[in-house]
Amino acid sequence: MSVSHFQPLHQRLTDEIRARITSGTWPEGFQIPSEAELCREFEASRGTVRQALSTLRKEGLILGGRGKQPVAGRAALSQPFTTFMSFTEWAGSIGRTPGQQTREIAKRPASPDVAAQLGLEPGDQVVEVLRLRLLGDMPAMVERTSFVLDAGRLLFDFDTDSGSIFSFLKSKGIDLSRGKHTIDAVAADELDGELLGVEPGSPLLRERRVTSSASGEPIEFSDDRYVPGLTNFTIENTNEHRANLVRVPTSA
Amino acid sequence: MSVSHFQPLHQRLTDEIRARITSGTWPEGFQIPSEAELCREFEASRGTVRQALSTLRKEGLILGGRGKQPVAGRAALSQPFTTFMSFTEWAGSIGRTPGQQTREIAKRPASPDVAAQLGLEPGDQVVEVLRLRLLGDMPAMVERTSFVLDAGRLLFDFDTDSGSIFSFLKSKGIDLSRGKHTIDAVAADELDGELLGVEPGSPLLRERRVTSSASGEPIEFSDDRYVPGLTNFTIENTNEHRANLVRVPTSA
DNA sequence: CCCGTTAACTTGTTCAAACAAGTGCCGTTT
DNA sequence: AAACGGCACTTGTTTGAACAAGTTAACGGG
Repeated sequence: MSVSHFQPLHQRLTDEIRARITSGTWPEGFQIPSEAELCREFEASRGTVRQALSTLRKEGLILGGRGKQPVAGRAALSQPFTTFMSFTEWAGSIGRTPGQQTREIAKRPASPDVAAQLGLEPGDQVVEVLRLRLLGDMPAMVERTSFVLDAGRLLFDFDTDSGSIFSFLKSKGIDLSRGKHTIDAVAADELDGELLGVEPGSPLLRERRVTSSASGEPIEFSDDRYVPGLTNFTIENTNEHRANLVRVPTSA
Repeated sequence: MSVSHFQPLHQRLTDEIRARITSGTWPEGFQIPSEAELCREFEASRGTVRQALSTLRKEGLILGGRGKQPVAGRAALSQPFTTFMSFTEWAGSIGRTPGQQTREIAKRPASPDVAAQLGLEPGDQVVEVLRLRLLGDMPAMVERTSFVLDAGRLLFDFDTDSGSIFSFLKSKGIDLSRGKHTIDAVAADELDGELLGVEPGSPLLRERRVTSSASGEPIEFSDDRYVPGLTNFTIENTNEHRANLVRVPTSA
């Protein structure tokens, strides 16, 4: 274990133990050394070791209980914030070449739906972008995105065919910190059909996303429609670690 | 704060502070009392208070940092394990009357797909149930569920029109502890169309679920197809608290 | 051989002290 | 008026002690 002077010891222990579990050095079900042994190995006090173990217990990586030595668990599936929020970054992470074709970028009055999602009045000006997103040469998703004016106006100086709007806005200091995602299914409309090469009426997996600043001001609303055969969303839950995904009733 | 002798103090503090935040007594953005003040109020040592605060920080309910008093955050959306896993319980939780009409319950050889999901050989016997699920009188979902034989055979002594299979199996001691959920969109087939009252080919929101024991043995595989206008799935993520939902590429 | 008891070991809880790093406010100086 | 410095307060880290609750293995007796 290399010596680092920039991280507190409890964090370094957490990282090291997590690495041993996720790398398979301590595979799921493996009996982990006792606290006393970890204190000796890492030359740390028991309080510090327990702090690291507590963090890892909350992640599900450590199982066990009073009187029994800890056992390695399994990490929950997850993706980094930016990987989940940015199609470009996600495509890169799966070894695919992301592509985009901008069909339109416009400043216009917000529709009632868009206004509601962005906390604006209907008719307030927004910037809207319509893009086809590709994996390699394959059409994967149609993206209709609306931005509040302060952020959206920056896009007129950006080549929206060059890559990630998310990354560009972050690089311009726009605070994109929180996302709320709603997943459902819709029928492809004429435009979807044309862009994705599917029959109008056929099923698309839709993700609607509101991206906000850390303090909760909405900045972006996007309606992304995926070709279902290319993509799905996966989550795990357990008795001990509930999923943060909720099934939400909507009006019929 | 009532005195309870059955919970450790740090847990009681965690629960009390969480309740104050989620109830709105300490609304989002509210400056929470300092650790010293909390120690005085709860008559606890600083270590105990910090343990509670650490748990709540990991839940996103407490924000702030060194030198600054803590500030109330927001709880991530979540549902209890059983509410998410059981349509019956979920319907109840939203104040709707759950209903079910069993169309078939059969013991039969597993198809290759079902076998793969349940860790069986194709042709191994499974018990399969086909049900229409309703909210009130409204068709909401078609559920095709396959069980390994040990669990599934119990269902021949259960009235599958009376309610939750999940609850029944748990009451019989079947260990249903872990779920893995995959969400995508499919076109309604003839049977879906007939049961749900939609056109074949129209979009349905599909959730496929593998339910396993705590040690990971698959017990149930279900293919649930929701009428999209009635239901969606919602999740939130932030820079600090990533979503456990992952966007997964599938073969074209 | 089986069962009960005990001891050694384990994790879980609570408290306290000491030090470090950071914030914010107030007073003084420019 | 603005900037700087100092101080009181804040949170973050680490150590250690003491006690409680639980597990497991070994030993002795029936």
